[in-house]
Amino acid sequence: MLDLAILGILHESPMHGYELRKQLAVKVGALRAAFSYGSLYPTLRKLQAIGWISEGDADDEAAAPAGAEVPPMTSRRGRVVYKITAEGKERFQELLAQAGPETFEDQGFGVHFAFFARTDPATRLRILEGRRRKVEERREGLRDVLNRAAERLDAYTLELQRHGLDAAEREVRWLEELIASERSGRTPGPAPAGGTEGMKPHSDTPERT
Amino acid sequence: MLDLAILGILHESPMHGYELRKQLAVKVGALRAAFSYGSLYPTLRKLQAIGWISEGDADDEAAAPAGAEVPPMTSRRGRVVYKITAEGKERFQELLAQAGPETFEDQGFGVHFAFFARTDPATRLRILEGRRRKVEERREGLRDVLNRAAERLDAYTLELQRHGLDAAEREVRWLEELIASERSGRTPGPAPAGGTEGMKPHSDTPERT
DNA sequence: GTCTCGATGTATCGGCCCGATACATCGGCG
DNA sequence: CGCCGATGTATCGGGCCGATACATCGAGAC
Repeated sequence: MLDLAILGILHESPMHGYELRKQLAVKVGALRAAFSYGSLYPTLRKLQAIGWISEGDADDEAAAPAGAEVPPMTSRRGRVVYKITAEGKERFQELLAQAGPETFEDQGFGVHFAFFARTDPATRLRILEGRRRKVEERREGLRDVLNRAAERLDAYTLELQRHGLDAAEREVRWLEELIASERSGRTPGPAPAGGTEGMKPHSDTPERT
Repeated sequence: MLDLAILGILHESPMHGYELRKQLAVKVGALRAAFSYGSLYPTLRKLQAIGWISEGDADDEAAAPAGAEVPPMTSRRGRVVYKITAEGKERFQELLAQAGPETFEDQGFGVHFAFFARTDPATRLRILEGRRRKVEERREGLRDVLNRAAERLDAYTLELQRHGLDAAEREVRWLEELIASERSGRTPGPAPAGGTEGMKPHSDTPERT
């Protein structure tokens, strides 16, 4: 999962770890907590080892004229800038397209959804429907508890079930809207107030070199 | 976290692992997925090793007259029934009362809340307010992104932020209601339709031996 | 009668990810 | 000039998950 997220962020522009984590936080922060450094740095090494990302050659390095580098200080451990490789871009597309069971879990869904702008429409639909199924099952489970075992639970536990059920119902409705949107070829968003132009989605940004 | 959950479930009645997991699923299943066996069994061993729970002496064992045991079969690995010890009960109360930072995280909050019926009112209030603070911070973060960086995000990411923001706002409102309930000494539940009597919470069930 | 199948039941292993911690640099402010 | 908070890289222990293996049991198929 973190692999996918890192590739997705680096796909937009090269970056060092610290900045990467901040971008990650705004990208996927809505559905899961930001990944910690304890996962981030090891994963960066792993991705580098298998050649999906590479070190250096960021544009601020390139901008500096040779010979006039920043002062090395005493054993400077300098920022390490990572960029995605050509192979990394291929793998990213593959990972985006394949939707395993973990894709429908909270975490996995959040990450996949965050990169929907780069996902092909058929896959988007598959993921949304898989997620919906998952949440529906959860919802049914909660309904069963509330209907069949309510008398054996204390008031606080019941209240928790109710809140969970409400959240599940809302998410299903949200997913329904998104699915309807997808099917009609629209871009998601609030119903356009007056204009009919479909809020340009950052124009996809395929390359920015 | 799992320690607390196990102690809480076993506090109600002795049980073997399989049943324990199912109870766990209905108790805390509203806010987090059920704990897997990969965590459950090692944790049961750990708790047994430190003496907070013990093996055997379930009531169905006690009910069988000596000498007439169930046929041992070929090397039967039989169900192992766990029960909470006196020390375990003490530790359970301690764990319930102390509210560290992880208590306000999704997982921790869910587990603590599930046992609110056994938690003293002051602690309940502390936990609810801590959780509210946490969710408020999350909500503010999402609002900032939507206000300040919206133009740099694609439509799908924006939609994700909106959904997350909505969920956060709802949870804060939910918590507000619970806090108000606590302060007025009421038990949680839906606003009483016509009557004012406050839906008895299963009468607290302090002991059931 | 027996055979298969799904539910019950216990258990481990590899791996992902988190929280805490350590350490170093940098800019600004008193 | 010194302190402090933000930036920045990195590791370590531990919690939890998903997959897997294995064994028993009741019930329905044939």
